[in-house]
Order: sequence, then structure tokens, then C-alpha cells
Amino acid sequence: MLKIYNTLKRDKQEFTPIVPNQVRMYVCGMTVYDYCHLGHARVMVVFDMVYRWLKSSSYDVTYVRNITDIDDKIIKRAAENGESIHSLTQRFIDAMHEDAERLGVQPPDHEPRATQYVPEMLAMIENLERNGLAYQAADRDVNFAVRKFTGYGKLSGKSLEDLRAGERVEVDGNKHDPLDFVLWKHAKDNEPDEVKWDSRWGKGRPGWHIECSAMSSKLLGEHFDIHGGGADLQFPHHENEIAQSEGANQCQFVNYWMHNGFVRVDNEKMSKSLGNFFTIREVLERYDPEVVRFFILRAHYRSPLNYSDAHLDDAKGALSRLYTALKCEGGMGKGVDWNEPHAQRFKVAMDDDFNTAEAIAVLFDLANEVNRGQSPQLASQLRSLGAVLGLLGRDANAFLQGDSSGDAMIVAKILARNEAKKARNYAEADLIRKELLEAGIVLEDSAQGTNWRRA
RNA sequence: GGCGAGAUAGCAAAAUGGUUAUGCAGCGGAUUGCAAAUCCGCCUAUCCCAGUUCGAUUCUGGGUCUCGCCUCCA
Repeated sequence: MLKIYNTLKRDKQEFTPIVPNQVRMYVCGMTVYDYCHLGHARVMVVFDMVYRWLKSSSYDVTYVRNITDIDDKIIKRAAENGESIHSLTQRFIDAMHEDAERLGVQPPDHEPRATQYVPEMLAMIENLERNGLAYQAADRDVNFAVRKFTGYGKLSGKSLEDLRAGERVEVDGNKHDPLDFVLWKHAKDNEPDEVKWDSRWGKGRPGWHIECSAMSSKLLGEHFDIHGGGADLQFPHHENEIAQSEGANQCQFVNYWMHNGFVRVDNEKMSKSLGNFFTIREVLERYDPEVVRFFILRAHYRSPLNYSDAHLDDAKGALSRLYTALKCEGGMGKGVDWNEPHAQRFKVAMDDDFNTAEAIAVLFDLANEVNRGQSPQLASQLRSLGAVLGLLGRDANAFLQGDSSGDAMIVAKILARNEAKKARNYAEADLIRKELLEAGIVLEDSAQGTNWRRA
């Protein structure tokens, strides 16, 4: 029985889908005005893992991850670049897809873009206005009246009083309450036509939060199972989504809220505003994408994850151990035998709020068994369990030898060394091995011959 | 200031009211021409102070420290 930590209840709960055997899941994706960084990689990988586990558990899953392709930063960046909004966002959407694919992230079932759902957003805002929860202010922005929605703060555990006491909310004279947030931004003269849509409140563009409410209810229905995103979206974004969706549709919005922890650098949140981020592509220049995926999944999704080269080096070594065990596999994985003890432990771990750290520990125990008995069956099991997490999909040597440029030279050196060994010229043999080691090539002699891998 | 999360061995990271986490690193042994890989064995741990308990790293209370949200953020 799957249990999920539900932010809404602050507790692990048994997962019961609204419709038996079906799961509808929405995850907040990226705002596309720049390359994705490692924090974005974590969201994509974590919810990809959730998606895979749900499917592996025989659920029929509909997974939606949106793309925010209209917002202040996008407008600003496009203006700076002297390029159109569409050209800018398309460029970074393409880059995001490239990054995601390299990290082994499966495409969601739907990837809606905000700009394609403006009519749905306007319809929702009309609903809110009809229900007395939205108003057009003097500056012609349409705002959500936070005070009119009972239950505001139930996700983030904040009360309106607490929030007001914060005094960090900038006072906007046009809002009835400083905490009211914008649903529809009135068009400014200096903005390009590309970001202006007609509406009964005048030309304008959507606020940030409304897109997720509109797109999720359009694609998944007004009431669905799982909504996820980074922990920083809990407030205000997800809180506001709840207010909008429940305010407009008059029914429960989401049953289970999931939030993943941050990627940190030197114990600090990795973020664009702090400037301490590494883009996915920067990291992938130096590390194998599977190492990065493994690094992310080795921690529990709700825990903080410190990024450093040392930690990625460590992950690389650990993943190499798993691939080394795979060398004795006969064919490729034949599917998981769920009755096998390791698979059962794996399942228990995954069903316990997606405890991938524990599940991966089981993989290492299994690798040890494989190595002890040189069992192709268990090796196949290891590969198949890895596949459930989107790991261990490659040929063992392909992973261990990595970039195969220079293969011919390596093979030639190994042949020369074997000749020297045959002639009992160990000084020469060791010299060749040392040379290769300095080039990052480690040799492994065995009864079957000499194998090599990259250090 | 308000609200929330967390402190586990050299590093990383799970779990648990009593019994091996796991990976990397380290130490000893097997194997090897020597190595590497692998196997066997070992070493390091639960922030501090009270309380509950036969027994707490785990539960409760207090403290210290760290991180996050309260402003755009995955």
C-alpha cells in the first residue's frame, strides 16, 4: 500500500485515488526564460520517478507538467535580447526538453503552455468574479480577494494575520488587502502586442497563479489526485492555486500535495536570485547524466540535497559498483520478479513515500549477492529494478568505459602489455599500465582476459 | 518577528523503543606476477539537557545550531 507525505495534512497518508486504478497528477514546471539549473533537474527527476513508480504499480497515470511561457521575467528578457517572446520561450523549451531527455526523464502526458490556455483562465476569473472572490481594482488589474476565501493558508499553515505581521508584503494601494494577488494584469503601453489578450476587463495578460488552476482543471478535472512542485512553491503559488480553483469550482481541488526539497550549494538554496546555480548542461559537461540522476535519487525527495563535485564523484563511484555487478548478466533485464526478496524490500521502500534512498540501498545489497554468486538471474533482477527508477539502462561496459574515443589506442596498449606479460617482462607490462592509468584508464585482469574502464 | 523542516560515523545518506542500513573513504585478510575489480572481516554514529520507559538515536518538554517560506524562485 502506497503512502505519500501530504503537505496539506503534514503527514504520511495511504494513497487512495479518486477513481480506482487511475491517478491524475499535475506538477508545476518551468518558467522558460533561461536554461534549467540543477534545482529544476531535481523536480523533473523526482516526479519522473513518482510517475514511473505509479505506472509500475499498475496505475493508469495521467501526468501533466506545465510550461510557464508568459511572465514578467520573460517579457524583460525578450526585450533585453531584442527577440520575440515566442522565439525566446521556444528556445528554452527546446533546451529543457534536451536536458530532460538526457537525465532519463520521460515526457509527461501533457505539457500545456500558459499562452495556449488564456480563454480557460479568463473563464475561471469570470467564475471567481461571479462568486464574489475577484474584483477589478482602480489600476484595472483584476485581483483575488483573499479575505473572501475561507481556508486561505491551509496548505502553507499561514494565517492572514501572520502574513500581515510579516510586513514584507509591499503595500499596493489598489488592492483591497495587501495579500490579494493578481489574476489578470492590465496591459502596459510599453509591452509588446504579443503579451496582450482581449478580455472583458480590458487588454491584459494572466497573473502567474491562474494558469495552473485553469490548465489542471481543463486537463485533469476540477478535483484530482496529486499536485507536486518544489517546496518554494508551497507559498504563495500553491496556496493561491487552491484559493482560485476551489473558489471558482466550489469543490476540493487536490487530495495529495507533494513538495520536493531544494538543491543546495554550500548549505544554501540553489536559486537564480542568489546566483549560486549550476545549469544542467554545465554539470553534464563534466558528469554522466545518469550519475546526476543517481545523485538526485540517492537522497529522499523531501530532504535537502547538497551539490558539490565531491558528492557527484561519490555518486559516480557508487553507480560504477552497480554497473560492475551487471557485467555478469547474460541478456538484458527480463522484467522484475516481484516475488524475489530484494524486489519485495524495494517495493516496501518505494511504497513508503517513494523512499528511493532505501530502494537504492537494496540495489547495493542485490549487487553484493550478484557478485558473490555470479548469478545472471540476480543481475537481470538488478537491472530490472534499476529500470523502475530509470537507472542502469545501459550496457555495463558502455557506462564504465564512457566516451569510447581512443579505444583503438587502448586496445593496442593492452595487447602490447599482454605480450610483455607473456614474456614475463613485468616491468614493461607495469609501465604500460601506469601510462594508461595516467590517461584515466584502469585495467582489470581476469581469467577471461584484460578489461578496462575509465577511472 | 510569524510559520515550518532538520541536526545520524571522515564524507554522503536511510531506518529504528532493544537486534547489520547502504555507498564512498580507511584498516586487516583472500585473490593477483604486482595491481584493479570482487569476496570475507573490521573500524568510526545518532547536537545538548531533562522526562517517560526495564531499555531512547527513535517518544515528550526545554535549549543550541542550521536551513527554508513569509518578495520572483523547482
